[in-house]
Amino acid sequence: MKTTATSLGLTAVIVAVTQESPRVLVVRRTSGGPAAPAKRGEAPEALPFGPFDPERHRTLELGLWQWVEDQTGLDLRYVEQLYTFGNQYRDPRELRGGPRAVSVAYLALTHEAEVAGRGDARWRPLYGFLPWEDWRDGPPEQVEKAIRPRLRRWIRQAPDRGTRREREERVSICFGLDAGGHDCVRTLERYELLYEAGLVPEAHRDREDLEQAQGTTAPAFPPDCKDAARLLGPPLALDNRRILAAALGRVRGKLAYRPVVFELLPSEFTLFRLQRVVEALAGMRLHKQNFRRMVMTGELVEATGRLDSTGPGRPAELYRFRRSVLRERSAVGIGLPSLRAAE
Amino acid sequence: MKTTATSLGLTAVIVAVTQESPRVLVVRRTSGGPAAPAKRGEAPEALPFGPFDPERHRTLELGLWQWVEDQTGLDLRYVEQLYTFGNQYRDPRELRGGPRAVSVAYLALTHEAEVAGRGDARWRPLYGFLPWEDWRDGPPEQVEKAIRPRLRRWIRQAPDRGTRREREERVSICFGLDAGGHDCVRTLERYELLYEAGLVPEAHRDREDLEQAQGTTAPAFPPDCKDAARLLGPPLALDNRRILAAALGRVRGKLAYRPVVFELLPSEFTLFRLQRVVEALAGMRLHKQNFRRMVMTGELVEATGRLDSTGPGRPAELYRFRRSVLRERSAVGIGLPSLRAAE
DNA sequence: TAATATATACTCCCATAGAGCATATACTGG
DNA sequence: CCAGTATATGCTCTATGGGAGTATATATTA
Repeated sequence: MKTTATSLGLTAVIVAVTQESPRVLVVRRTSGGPAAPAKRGEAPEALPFGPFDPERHRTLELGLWQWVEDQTGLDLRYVEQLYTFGNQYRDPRELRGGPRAVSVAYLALTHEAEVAGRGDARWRPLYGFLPWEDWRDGPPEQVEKAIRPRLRRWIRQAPDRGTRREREERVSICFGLDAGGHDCVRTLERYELLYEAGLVPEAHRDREDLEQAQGTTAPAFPPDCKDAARLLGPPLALDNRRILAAALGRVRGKLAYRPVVFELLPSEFTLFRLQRVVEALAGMRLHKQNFRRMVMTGELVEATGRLDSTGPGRPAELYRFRRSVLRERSAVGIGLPSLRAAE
Repeated sequence: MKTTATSLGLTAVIVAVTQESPRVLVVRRTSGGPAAPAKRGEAPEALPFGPFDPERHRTLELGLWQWVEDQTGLDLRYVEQLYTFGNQYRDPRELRGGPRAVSVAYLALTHEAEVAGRGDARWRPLYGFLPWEDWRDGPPEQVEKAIRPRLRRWIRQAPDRGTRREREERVSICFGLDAGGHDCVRTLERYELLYEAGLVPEAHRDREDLEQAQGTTAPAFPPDCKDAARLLGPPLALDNRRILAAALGRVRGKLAYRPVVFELLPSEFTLFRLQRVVEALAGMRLHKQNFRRMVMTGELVEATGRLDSTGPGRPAELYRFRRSVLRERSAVGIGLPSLRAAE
């Protein structure tokens, strides 16, 4: 139970958008080795992970770049450091004498077309792991049916008045119907709330791991939390779902002031497709005419003259990203509204 | 020259604002030990640093919190993870067989009054280390006199047309006079530009360290770059000035959408003082009436009724921060304009 | 040829931010 | 006591951009 060593790794959240649906690259976790027993059926999927090797990697980012290239054959279009995770027991092997697993997580965007992963890597719909984050068709049913009622009970069950008030605040900010509507960028806050309230299966999993290793017993979550957990998507290994939530929030935030969407699109695209990709990431619908206006007046794109005639309706013009905006203006991006029913 | 191990540490950028001037806590670097020879006069100052100890620290953030408390006696008001730095040779001891020094940097804000540091810790004016970042009295003279001309030459000396164009872009974005004016948030980009162009002393220092250890010779910077370096403030140890630049950018960015300023102020303050603190961090002047309006209509503060009669002129009313805005609205902060001559 | 689905253009309205003017209230030195 | 000055505070004007709606154009499909 005593931990002395630290291991440093790199975790990659690799995102693409295909078919108007954000995808994330996951692997069947093999790094566990003999120390990771396969209990409770199948081993959960995990984000691509690799140890950091100072001998081979001049920088952390290059390290990530290299082993992602090696393992998956993907060429990443955009890479950005996300956060460094080092919580105790984030890897349960620490409970059995393993080292503290610190991991630097990176967010990477890649081309929509490039959906080939070598080995056991495969693309999964991102909202499969965070179903409460997709508001494109209005509030997801999980929010109203499974999440809100249980969070209300979680508030009621607060041990004292202070925490109760605090819980009310957090729930209101994360899943509230207040003024300003839904803030699509607070993905991490929402995930952490669900974790603490036990609405997400890994909350139970982590607690059970801890109890088993330490022989202690923590106050149990209400039984129907476990039912709810089934509605909220399969967990990823370790704290990988937390990392994914952080990554989604980062992308969404970045959309507004950096033209990162274009890293997810082919070099030529229609405005409609651009809008669909933004909506897929933002998890919300945008007003079509205003979207076009903002893209055009912001001079983010330029027309190619060619047309795209696939699909019904009037053919759409093909555009390409104007790289030069980057030096012309400092904060360029796709402003996200606070979410209204659009179209 | 072969590195095999990795060491994980925590670096703290602790910021306060006193007398309308941002301060940062630095220490005389002692952690070098016998392996760090004191060459070139005095050892440079460094940001507070501590190794990460998984035995004592449940999370990285708690670890930082604890040893900052231990070493300096400061109680931090706000702590946020900044970035994890792990570039090769960021600690020159790696050149002599030391481990790769990876450090998780944190940004911390604390109370303006609390300027006592135990041991060898002391407060320094932040803009002493980043003098080109203070635009409160218009463009700093270093920019016009020392930086711009040398950057222009750096552009001319580009080896080929492509890098030349790229350098032009970067200089224009960082120190340009273009539309939109000066973007106060791009502090890290500016620092990295100055580093690459050799305008900052540590660029020479690092290159010399590398040459000495490896016996190689890199193409030299032009001689007057070293002169310029003297104008651009004293370096900090290692890559600490880069970390400081990143931290300043983060604070400035955060100002706009989170009410972090209040962590730097006493519980009661005048609106004028609030404005001065924001200006100090943003490094630019704000329009007074509009600032008051935005603070008032945003309901960020509430009047206490009391007056502050120190100083000349009509006494100002004292206000306090309305904590409840945090749950009422999602993105609250002080909007920063793109910099115009104000007042 | 009608129905339909998409693309594109244009208008209206309002909230907000930037900039400036004017007034109120204190302290200072004569 | 009064002029001068420095601050606080209130108000106006205007440009801009975002949100929402309406209307028209051009293709495919039945």
